[in-house]
Amino acid sequence: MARTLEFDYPKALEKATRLFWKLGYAGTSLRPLLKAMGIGEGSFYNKLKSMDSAYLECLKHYTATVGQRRGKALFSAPTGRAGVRALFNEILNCLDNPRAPSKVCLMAASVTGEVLAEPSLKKFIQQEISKMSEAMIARLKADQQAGLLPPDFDPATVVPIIITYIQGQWRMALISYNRPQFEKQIDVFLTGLGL
Amino acid sequence: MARTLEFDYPKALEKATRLFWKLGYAGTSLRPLLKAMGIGEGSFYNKLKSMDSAYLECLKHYTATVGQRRGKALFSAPTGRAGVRALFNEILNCLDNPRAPSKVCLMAASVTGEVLAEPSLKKFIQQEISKMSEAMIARLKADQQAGLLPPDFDPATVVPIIITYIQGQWRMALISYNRPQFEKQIDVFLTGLGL
DNA sequence: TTTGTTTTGTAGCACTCGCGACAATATACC
DNA sequence: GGTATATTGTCGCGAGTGCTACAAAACAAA
Repeated sequence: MARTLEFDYPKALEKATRLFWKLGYAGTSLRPLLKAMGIGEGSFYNKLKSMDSAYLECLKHYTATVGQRRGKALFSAPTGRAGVRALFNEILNCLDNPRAPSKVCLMAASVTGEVLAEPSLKKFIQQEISKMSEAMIARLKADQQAGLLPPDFDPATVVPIIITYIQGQWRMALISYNRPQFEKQIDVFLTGLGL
Repeated sequence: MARTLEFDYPKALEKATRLFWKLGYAGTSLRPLLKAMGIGEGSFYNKLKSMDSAYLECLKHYTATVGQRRGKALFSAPTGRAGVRALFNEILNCLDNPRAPSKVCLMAASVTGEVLAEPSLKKFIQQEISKMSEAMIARLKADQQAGLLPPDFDPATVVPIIITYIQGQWRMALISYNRPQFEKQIDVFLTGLGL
């Protein structure tokens, strides 16, 4: 049919993701992005139609890797209770990882007016948060059915609180981060919620 | 000595603040900012040395108005418990205010890699959060001394949790906001913490 | 009125922005 | 090998970026 792709697309996408992660949506401009990906304008606009769609692809790549790992932490634990705590532990590991392009989760960093102004990006982010939320609710409801959580425990209310707290955590870590302090606060927070 | 200022500086700063609030730190460029303030480059660089320092002045103006109002809510309530809940109510009022340039608090919106990269801005934001934090801790400790809170209640741990949750709330509101839901979650959250 | 100081508008600098046009190039199918 | 199709690098567009130089203008003190 035609000519084959000359560059390694997955590797280039990985590079792009890390640059977006480091510099942010508005802070990343085309030229440095191309340099990081190791390609030219021609190749870029051929495969990825625009900067916005490139960012979307990077978000997808991110959730398929980092996000998936967090989901595993939530589900591989013996109980939902333990799963939630494992999820927080996974987040703290990210915050401690010196090789990460930025302290903030790329998805959490995307919860901004600028990013959410783009409909396609907003839709994806909403979907991802819903997915995460529903997974957690399901896990906790199962615990409740098994008698591991009291009948008056309301996963549909508690889970959004947890998600909200996590969003705040990513931001607070930018200002000052200290693992033991965070661990203490997480413990008090979750215990207060009955987890 | 010399020529007097021709434009209304406080009014221009207010206009600038509202534009930064609406478009964000990185999203606000010089030309539209000048237009909003109703002045030219000459006047701008005469009074405000740079974009960064202009943003800092706007942050100061913001905390001196909106921030002050939230502090009042915290302190004018009969107890610290009630003060915290009044503070959350003030936040919800902001989220409901259709005249606000943006849903997100300008200070919360500034907790970003780009903004925090500027040392002067980072310092100011850290100071403001510390101020807020310490005020809340003092208020709750007073409650505790008065026997309104149990002896094992630890304000120094609980307050950062609240601040973290508030940060998350501003972000979550960007994705989807519904006051009754938020109120329910705040209640469960605070009750869990013993407030 | 003169003098010295500060504010103001204008013009433009050197640079970057995202994006598209286009020809050269390389590949798969016939 | 020929041909159709897709990929690639180069060049540059038009608009915008923050910022500064500079002269004209306005004011306070002498």
